[in-house]
Amino acid sequence: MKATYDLPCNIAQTLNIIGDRWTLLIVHEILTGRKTFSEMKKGLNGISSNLLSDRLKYLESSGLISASLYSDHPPRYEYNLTESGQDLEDVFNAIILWGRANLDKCYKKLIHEKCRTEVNIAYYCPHCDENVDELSVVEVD
Amino acid sequence: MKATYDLPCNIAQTLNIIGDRWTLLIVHEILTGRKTFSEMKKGLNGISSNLLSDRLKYLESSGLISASLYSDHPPRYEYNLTESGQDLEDVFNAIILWGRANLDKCYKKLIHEKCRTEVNIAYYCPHCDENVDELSVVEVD
DNA sequence: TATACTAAGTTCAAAAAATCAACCTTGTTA
DNA sequence: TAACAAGGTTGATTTTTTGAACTTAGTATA
Repeated sequence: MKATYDLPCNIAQTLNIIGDRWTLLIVHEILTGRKTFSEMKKGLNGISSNLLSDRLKYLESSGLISASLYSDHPPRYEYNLTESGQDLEDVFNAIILWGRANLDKCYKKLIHEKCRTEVNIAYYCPHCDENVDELSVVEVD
Repeated sequence: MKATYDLPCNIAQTLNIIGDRWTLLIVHEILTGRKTFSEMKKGLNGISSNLLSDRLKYLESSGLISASLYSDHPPRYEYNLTESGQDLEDVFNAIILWGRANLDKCYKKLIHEKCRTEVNIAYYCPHCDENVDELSVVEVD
């Protein structure tokens, strides 16, 4: 049986879905447009076929990606993100920004397309209609 | 030797530091104030002592946490986040928000302290002095 | 004084997960 | 007809993680 975290915490529960080795990188491949098995295998230097195959099945069963047949015979699938898969984009961006500030060797940065300036993460409060700083993590319900 | 991702990508390189099982949750424990070995062991239901011990050493060697002796005899350490450890807060918040929107069982939400409203992640462009939507991830240098 | 208990680990065997290499099936191209 | 590619599967090996017992140093309790 798959080892999962048994903790009442969003982070632990989320990592139960995307925390296994390679999983987040696979989602990221799809996000960046590499959607077939062999494109992903090429993009993810070092992953083995069986693991990629297992992870794709698990991600599909978890509802983060969907597989659609683009050729019947032989069967060929294209993998796409569902809405919850796409929602991971903020997580990816947060990691890219962390890497930009903290990695020795940094490869990517996140810019505003129009003016080419690097952006920061902010927290927008819809009620106050502004970015805010004083945040709390609180229990839901 | 520790298995690492060999990919020219911030996300892969960041996961080489925080992507191992339990690692991110350990950092999160410290962020939420559980700073000693036994507090963390209690907070992280199911972790074994040796793994917690290994991970703390690795996080210290990676510069995300620092250990300070708060009792000489017997030696007792308190673990604290360094600046790069604290920088992970945006990653945690992004995951908490993803969980809020996508987990079946969600435990936590992120609110603006003053008005108690849930916040969203935004991207602030310092040049344009506003939140922006059209973002690109581009190579650095 | 002996006994139990806590913090903060270490050690080692067993179980689980990931890697590696080979193989398979269906179809296409030279 | 032979070679090649996509998209996997199978099984052995290696690496990681778990689990349980043990250690060391000090505190509190009877």
